[in-house]
Amino acid sequence: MASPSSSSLLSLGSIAEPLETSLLISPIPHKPNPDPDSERISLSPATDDEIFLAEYRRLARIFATGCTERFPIFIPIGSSSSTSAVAAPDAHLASLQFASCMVVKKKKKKKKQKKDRSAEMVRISSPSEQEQINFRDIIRRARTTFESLRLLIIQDEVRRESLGVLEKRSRADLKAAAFMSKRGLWLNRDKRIIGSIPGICIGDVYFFRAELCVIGLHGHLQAGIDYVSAGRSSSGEPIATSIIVSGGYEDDEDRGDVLIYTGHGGLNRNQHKMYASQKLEGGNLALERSMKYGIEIRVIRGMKINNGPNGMVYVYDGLYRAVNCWTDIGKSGFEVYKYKLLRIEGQEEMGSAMFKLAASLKLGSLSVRKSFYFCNDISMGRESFPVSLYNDLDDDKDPLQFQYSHHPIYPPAILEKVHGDGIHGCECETKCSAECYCATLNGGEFAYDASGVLLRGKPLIYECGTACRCQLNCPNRVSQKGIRRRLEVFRSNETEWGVRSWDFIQAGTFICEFSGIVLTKQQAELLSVASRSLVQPNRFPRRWVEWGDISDVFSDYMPSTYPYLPELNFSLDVSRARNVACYFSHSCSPNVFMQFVLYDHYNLSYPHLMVFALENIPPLRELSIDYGVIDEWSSKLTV
DNA sequence: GCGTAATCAATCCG
DNA sequence: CCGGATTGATTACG
Repeated sequence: MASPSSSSLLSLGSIAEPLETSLLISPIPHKPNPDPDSERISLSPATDDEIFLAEYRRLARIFATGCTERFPIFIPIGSSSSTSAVAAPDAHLASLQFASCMVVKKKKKKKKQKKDRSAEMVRISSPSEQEQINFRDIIRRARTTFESLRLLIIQDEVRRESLGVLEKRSRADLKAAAFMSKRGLWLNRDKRIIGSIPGICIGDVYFFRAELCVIGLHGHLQAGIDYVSAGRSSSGEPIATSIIVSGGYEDDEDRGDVLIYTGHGGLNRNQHKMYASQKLEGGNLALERSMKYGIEIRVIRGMKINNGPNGMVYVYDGLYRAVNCWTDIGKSGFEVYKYKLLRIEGQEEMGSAMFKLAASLKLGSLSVRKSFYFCNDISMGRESFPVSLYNDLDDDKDPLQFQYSHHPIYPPAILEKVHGDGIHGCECETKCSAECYCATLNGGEFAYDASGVLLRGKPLIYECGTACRCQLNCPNRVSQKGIRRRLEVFRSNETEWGVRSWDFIQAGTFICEFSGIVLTKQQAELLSVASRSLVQPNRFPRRWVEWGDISDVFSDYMPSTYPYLPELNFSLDVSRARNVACYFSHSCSPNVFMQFVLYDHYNLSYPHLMVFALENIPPLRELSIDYGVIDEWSSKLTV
């Protein structure tokens, strides 16, 4: 957020004019305002805007204060002088701080701070591009807070479990959501938004129902139909706003654009069976009313996947309208309510469809698309997963014209430095953990969780490496193992070339390394390499601060030290040797970020340039990174 | 306003 | 890897 935050904040004032929240439709008057004027199509825009923008500004303030002076503590480790190593803290310290922190806050926040959900309905008229980016940054911040909090809660419980002081794990997803709720960090609660929610794109992916609640996409932890309750809507009619389609009821028929959705009720939760007939009440009535008024309904599909924290993802598939409603005798013999929903035309391709498309790509069953694959693996087997080349626009095969190098090419002298000043590897015979020497190098906490997800971004990450005794399966060896997702370079009208994946990429996972020929500043000048062909590590904004940041919830939660990183003066020449990474597009609202890593040498001035996912990235969505500059890369500039 | 039923979860255990 | 059981939190509603 480093760079966009400043610009987005500056432009905040200007947002007031174009942003319109208008009252939905006349048959649903505005409850707290029961005067006859409420039959008007739109409320006084100023009041509406004010309330809405107040919430927006409140979040933006958190956003701004959150990213300024929070990372001042760089304790140099083994830099120039004789100060031998890291100020090795007690490895428990960080997590203990976290634990105590949680207890303290819990006690303090006895009284509930949370407000009830509003019953006032609004539509957000299409925001400008810049506003979309601002909204997306807010959504992303809530999502990373949620996910980071969840990962930390799990880490903390794993630790306490290993100490034998924890008998049962809690629901980290619910806990994370509760922490955020207490701080008033749930989004879009002051108004009930009808239709699409600013900052949320079709195809966005979530892991937990609690996450959907946090961002305001769907407000129930279990219920499939979210609606404005009858009691709070002035017309006395409930209005449905969003539904989850995940196969909970056996009578659903999901054909994508056309959806037959079953109402709720009569289902035994534990068995997968109906025990009673459904009635026209609650969400069922709400869906019927939404149909009557032609109100659009957000559809989120739950899909089973084989990676990720649980076996399920929730994909936002866009807006639908109910066109028919009837009762039917369901498979179990009980009466059920059924709703026919049609997807509204002119929206982007459904996220769930992209999952299916990507799955068939992996099976190699798409003959139409096949002819556009110029190459199945531009790395020629050098990467651990093939990188294909796709072009359905022209004949350009530029990525095949270069030497593919999956690792940066270092001058030998750099690699020789396998020991830093006072830094050496760990001696772990079995599994490295939070008590390990390498964890202390990372500021007293382990860098990754058990599945290799980065827990918190840092100036520099020390993975176990050549100087360590542990084996290659050590959980602190992640990015050094190379690509683990199926990537493709593709031709794009907007960005010349781009990179996307056939796989779903969970936020915090490693994607790939930037390779090229490592040059010092002087060497680059001497060789007069075009600046466009130079990847400059020191220009990447410090977006790693965003990943693992829970300062919104625990402002005092900090690791005891941060690894020291000197100013980086080298660059990567990608004009002769390169890999997939140099085809990433630039974005100031990116979905991947740069994280520097050391593992094979301890030359702090030449870390590896590792790319991690900043969001959950659905298959075939373009990956974008913030290069921090727009001059040389302006032609690659997307949003 | 409070208690309670309802809810297309998530996790653990056998 | 399932199915069952258990735990769980928010909301709507009486």
